[in-house]
Amino acid sequence: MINVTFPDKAVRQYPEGTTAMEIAKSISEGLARNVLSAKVNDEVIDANRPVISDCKMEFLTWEQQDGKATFWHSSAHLMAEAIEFFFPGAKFGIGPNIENGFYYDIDFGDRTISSEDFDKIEKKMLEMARLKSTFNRREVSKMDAIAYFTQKDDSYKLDLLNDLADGSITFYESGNFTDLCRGPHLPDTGMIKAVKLLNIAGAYWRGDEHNKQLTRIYGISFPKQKELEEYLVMLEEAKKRDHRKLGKELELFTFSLKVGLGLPLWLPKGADLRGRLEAFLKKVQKKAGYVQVITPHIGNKELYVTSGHYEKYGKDSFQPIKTPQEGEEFMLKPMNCPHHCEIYKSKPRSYKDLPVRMAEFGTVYRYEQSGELHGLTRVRGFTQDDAHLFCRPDQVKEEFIGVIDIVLYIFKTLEFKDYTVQVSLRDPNNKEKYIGTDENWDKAEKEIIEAAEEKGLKTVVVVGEAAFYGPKMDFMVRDALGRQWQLGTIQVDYNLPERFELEYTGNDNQKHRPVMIHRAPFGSMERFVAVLLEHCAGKFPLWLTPDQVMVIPISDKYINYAKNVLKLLNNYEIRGLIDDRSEKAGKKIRDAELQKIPYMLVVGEKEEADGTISVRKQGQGDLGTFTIQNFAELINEEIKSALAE
RNA sequence: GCCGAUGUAGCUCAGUCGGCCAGAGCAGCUGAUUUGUAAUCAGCUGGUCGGGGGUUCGAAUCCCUCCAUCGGCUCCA
Repeated sequence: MINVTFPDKAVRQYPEGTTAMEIAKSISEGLARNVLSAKVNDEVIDANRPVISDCKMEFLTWEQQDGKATFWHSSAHLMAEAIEFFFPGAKFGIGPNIENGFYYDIDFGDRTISSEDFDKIEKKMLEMARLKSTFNRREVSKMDAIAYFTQKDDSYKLDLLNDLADGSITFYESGNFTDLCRGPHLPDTGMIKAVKLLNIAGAYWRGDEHNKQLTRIYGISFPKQKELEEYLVMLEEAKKRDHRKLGKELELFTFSLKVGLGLPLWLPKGADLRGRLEAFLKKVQKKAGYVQVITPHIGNKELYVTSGHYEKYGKDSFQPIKTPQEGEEFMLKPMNCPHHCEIYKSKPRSYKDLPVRMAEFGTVYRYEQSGELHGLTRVRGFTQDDAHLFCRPDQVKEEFIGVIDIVLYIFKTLEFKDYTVQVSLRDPNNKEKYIGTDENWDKAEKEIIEAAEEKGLKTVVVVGEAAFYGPKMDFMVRDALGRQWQLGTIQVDYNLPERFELEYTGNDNQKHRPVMIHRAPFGSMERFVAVLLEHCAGKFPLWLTPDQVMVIPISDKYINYAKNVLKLLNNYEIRGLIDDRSEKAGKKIRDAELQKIPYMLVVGEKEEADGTISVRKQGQGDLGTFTIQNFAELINEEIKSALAE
């Protein structure tokens, strides 16, 4: 007999070799019907795999992300089987579950597949699912595995087998499909009741652009048809939040082919919004001891040769600008840091001067690949809310923490609650990708990790994601469709000070090298506005929104009173517009609602007589009658609490 | 850059197994209306159907090519 411990600490005894499914059944039939897989001693396994020793056991259902993972992974197998049915001879790469659904990378050879094929594949999948095929796990020797896929002529599976050790290889077979797979899988395919193939894309084998590009098919599946329908509705809703759509509707920004790809044009309302964000950050930074600087949009090529950026990115950048002077070349600046280094060098620095915190809303230009451009989140010209902190080595951690505080304050003020903090370290096996000494790298990495610990941040450490000159900490936020974007970034850099030979005089009267911290709490104004727009679905916080109020005169007769109202509100620092069109109030309200203007102030005969306004809040409706002063106080209170530290 | 899909008026879209002058709603303009909490009415303007090339008696519709957009991949100082 073996002892099985459940999450509630209860322990039960079962004969050795009992499966998780049998155990679930012994507890309740209802539970057994919902079990997708089981977590045994922290390893997720098939529900119908025997358990042979004492263990902890947790049943995984649709409620757990691990349960969903099993469900979707099995769905990927089901899809592969259906595709093999329609496209015999297709070669299969990998087919994992992902956060929302699954995909399979497939080499269709000379054949092409398009989304028009989705319907029949989905139908076939459901047809096969109804057969309730079990997933049969079997351990195979490497030799047998190689023999199987050689006979099947699937070079991708053979490639994968290359990296696997004999003795650790398992096959899963369900229906007519056998796959090299570590599992785990569902008890049977019958649990998959609803399937939708979502899109098709190219994906390089093993993520390497030198390899062949396979066809990746994304899909999602559910245990109930209703859940699929809900998911599709949710996707539609998310699309409505897309910053590209909202940006157009709210007249914030636009693009023009004549101006150039990926070069955003900020419209008046967008410029207003951005200006307010910049003013907000400037104020925060001033309080934190930053100084503002301004540098030009171009710099001599030599500047970037010195910084190392030219060697690393020169080929893929906007190419140097020539001048009438033979041999003289300038570059559109891809980074602000080299300019700032030169400002640092403009006078001798003492240890007493440090840290110098040099900030600039610096516009930079990078030639992103055309396929990468994406609304405001990925552009070729953008403005970083950049700053470089030049400090003594003993100040690094403290400065780093100071920056974290600014980022967290911004996130709190704008109600970004769902973000991840990623610490990016260098890949120790690929050191030639980076510049700088081992010693400095180790030190910088250690300090970032310590700073994160001191601030109690939950971080994800990713090896190999560091910038070429130093490790970094990034604050990542998701957009409406769940894609992750990097916003805030903090990077420790021991290398540029070397390259630019930056110095300060220590209290020992000797020259020392400062450390640089690059940081941008928004990341870039463009990306931040994009993510903010999606985050608040276009309903910006009152302090930030371009127009806080729309004064709505009931008829032309009250336009003068409306003007008066707005003028009085302006005195209270409240900004807005008057809708003086000869439209009915209902129409003006509808338009203001669609423009997501926070407050609509309806004025007619009653209000003019009493010197009041009727206040309607966007998305909520009529709040009743206010005096101008009362309303101004309401607004200013709302703003004050939003900006509280 | 790569794979796939898409491209019709400022916006959202209809029209496409080739065939009368390419349509609608919204927006815009003109006029009427003077309006009380999510769309007042009428008239008008607006499109080399993404660009170029080809097939055809005839192309928004079929083919080729380029460009752009969308979804991914790769990349992201």
